[in-house]
Amino acid sequence: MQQQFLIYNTLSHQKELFTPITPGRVGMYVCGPTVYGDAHLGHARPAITFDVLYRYLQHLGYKVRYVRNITDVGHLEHDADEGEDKIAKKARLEQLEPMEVAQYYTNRYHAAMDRLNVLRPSIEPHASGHIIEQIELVQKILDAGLAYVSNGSVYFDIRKYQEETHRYGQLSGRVIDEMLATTRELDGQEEKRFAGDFALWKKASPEHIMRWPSPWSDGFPGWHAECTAMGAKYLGSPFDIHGGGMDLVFPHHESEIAQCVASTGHAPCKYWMHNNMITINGQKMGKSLGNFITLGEFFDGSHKDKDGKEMLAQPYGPMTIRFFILQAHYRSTVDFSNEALQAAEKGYNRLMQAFKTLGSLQPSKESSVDVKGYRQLCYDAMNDDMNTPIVISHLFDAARVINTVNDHKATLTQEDIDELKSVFQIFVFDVMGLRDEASSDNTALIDGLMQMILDVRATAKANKDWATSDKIRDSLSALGIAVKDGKDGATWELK
RNA sequence: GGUCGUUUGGCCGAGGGGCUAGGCACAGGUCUGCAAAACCUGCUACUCCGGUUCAAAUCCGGAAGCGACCUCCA
Repeated sequence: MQQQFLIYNTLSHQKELFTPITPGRVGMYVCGPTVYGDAHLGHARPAITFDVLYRYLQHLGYKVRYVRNITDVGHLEHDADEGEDKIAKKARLEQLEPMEVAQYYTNRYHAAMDRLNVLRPSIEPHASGHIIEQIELVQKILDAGLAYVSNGSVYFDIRKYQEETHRYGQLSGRVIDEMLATTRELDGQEEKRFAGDFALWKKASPEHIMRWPSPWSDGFPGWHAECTAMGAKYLGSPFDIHGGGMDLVFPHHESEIAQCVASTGHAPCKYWMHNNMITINGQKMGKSLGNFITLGEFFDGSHKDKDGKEMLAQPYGPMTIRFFILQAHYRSTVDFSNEALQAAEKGYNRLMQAFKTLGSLQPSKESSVDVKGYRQLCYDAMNDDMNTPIVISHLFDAARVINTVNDHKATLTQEDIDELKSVFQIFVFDVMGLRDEASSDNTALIDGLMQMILDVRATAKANKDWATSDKIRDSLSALGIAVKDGKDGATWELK
């Protein structure tokens, strides 16, 4: 089935029909984590958003190469006076090798993403492993006359670039003249010809641990170089989709465009996609603001904020987090609250339970409800710029039908039951990447045991031995198993 | 201060000129030994002020609140 997939392009400020540069193949690049701390809820947003994009493109039949970088050099600590490399600073504090710190947090990032059922990208390049490519990029920009060397550092010449291309600010809507008026005083500004110029290569100060030789100085690459260099290396130039958080639009992505145009003459990619932020009490959740809750804390419910106040009313499973994020459109902000998470948890369980019920539905000769429309409704929602909240709303509608049939108040043929199974499989599991958190390796054994226990209870109930039947139910409840009596006997589920 | 965006029911959140999204919560009902689940019903909202229109939550203008970004935070 050919789908007309519309995606919102930040560059054009409108939804555009997605057509790959090379038929049948898609190259996508997403800005990955800086590995100097544990992933928090904010990191889950782009990971899940672009995981769904990756899954959906593959579902549509594209062969996708998904590149997501690991930033392990070059980004300066915000509050570090000396402009010390983030990784290096953390390493000194903990007496570890910089690469050891990077590896440690990379491993933990992977573990958290695995739990969220985020697929690993096709290629996950490290900035530190692509210094040569970044030096080559800088050299090309110098050769084009759009950068200059100053005291061992190399800066991008914004004003010259603008004269020649008139393209600076096309992504973010930034106007150079306005930037002048709003520029703050910063260290190192005297090396620049223009305050808006950004570093392509930075000379390392003596105490700076992470450094590499270059034609200009011992130093490290500028903050935007890695994505330009690695994107082009692994996806070609231009490639299809570049994604990341909205907070990266300026200066990071604007600078990437400038670097690419300066070095190749054309834009790096066709579509720019940006996910919105997760807020907490209405404010962006971020490392620098100190108001973040790590994913690990969500999973075990152990967070305390800086005042020692407990922010989490309970632990939230990875699938609850995933469902919570998917229940909002990726370009909207989504506000964290216990109420919202709890609502997501219940909704997620309802959907999972409906799918299980679907597997035990008794088929009829005729269907009394029409379920043929759900598939296309879900496709339509996905095709409209990945509108997962709408997909979910259709799945809830289908869940109601399933439950109604289960209550013998409606009927479905085997064909229609299979159709619903297929729709759930595609959209719930394959595309949105949810999975049944309750299922385990011992499923068969537990099912057997539970069947036996429920049989005993059914016998007790038949004998009106309520003491025994209630004892069984209460004991199971204490173990976290809910017994649900229905017309056709009891079923159970993990609470 | 500048740029951009946003403001939807008790809560979360879609939609985006006429066709009451969905989830959660709450209340009533059906079923049930009781409870839970499920199903049915109710709660029917779009920040404010103008304007356009037969018709505005939806378009236009203005105001206010909130947020992101404004060069070394990704």
